[in-house]
Amino acid sequence: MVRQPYLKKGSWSRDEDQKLIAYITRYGIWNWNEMPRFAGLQRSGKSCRLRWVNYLRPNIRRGNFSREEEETIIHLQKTLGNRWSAIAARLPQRTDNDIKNYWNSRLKKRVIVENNNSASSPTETKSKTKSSVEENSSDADSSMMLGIFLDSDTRGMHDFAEIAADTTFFPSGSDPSVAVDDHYSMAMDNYLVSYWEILSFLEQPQMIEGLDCEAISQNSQQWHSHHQQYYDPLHDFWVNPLI
DNA sequence: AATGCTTACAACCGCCCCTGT
DNA sequence: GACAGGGGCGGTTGTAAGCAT
Repeated sequence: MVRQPYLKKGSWSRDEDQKLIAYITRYGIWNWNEMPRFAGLQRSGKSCRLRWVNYLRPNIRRGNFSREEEETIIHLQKTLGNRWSAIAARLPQRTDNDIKNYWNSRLKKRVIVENNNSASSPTETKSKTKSSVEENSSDADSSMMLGIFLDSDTRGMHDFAEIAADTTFFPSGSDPSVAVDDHYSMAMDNYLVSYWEILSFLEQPQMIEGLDCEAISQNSQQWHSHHQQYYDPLHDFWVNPLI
């Protein structure tokens, strides 16, 4: 096995996000450890998986935890403990990492304060923490950016492809104030990724010795047949030369 | 305005579990 | 049953942004 000469760490750039999205949108997820190479990313498989699962995948909600969600988290944490994935399973569109962070940064303190107050003065449960809904209004921007995901689970990859082409979807390392005028150039960036991806396709698994190319191909085809209805016609540009 | 402190959250690390051989 | 590899999970860290002094 050839060791990666260099694996990047730290924050993901918009370009990396686009590459990962473009790759997964096109080929699906078949092996996190191998994918980064084919996707043109100098990242570990784990890093890619984390980025995708916690941030890039469609239909995730971030920020703006509702009061109901807060109560659910508190209740589930009480009953299940720090089993964030189990808790996340009961909160649609929320990631375990997001819930964990929210718990550690806000809810844990709130619960402690509430417990203390209920032991002494039950009337001051709010303490210094503002209503979380009110407090979270500062997250409005990010929730607006991601709110496009909120409507339903059924929108799937079709919208996702559009969102992937929407520069406002890249809060990490991007400028939230990116002007609408920039969308054209950003869209062109996406085309560049597409072009790059086609080049990259030539390096796909069938070229690699020792990999089960047929299985990968089948996997990819299954994924495609499952998701095909979601593709934006825009991406017809990516016609798979193997099909 | 400069500095230090706090908060929020993205990302990494290490461990564990599951699956295939 | 033993082993290896991949993926998932929870704890922790790094750091940017916001706030207070």
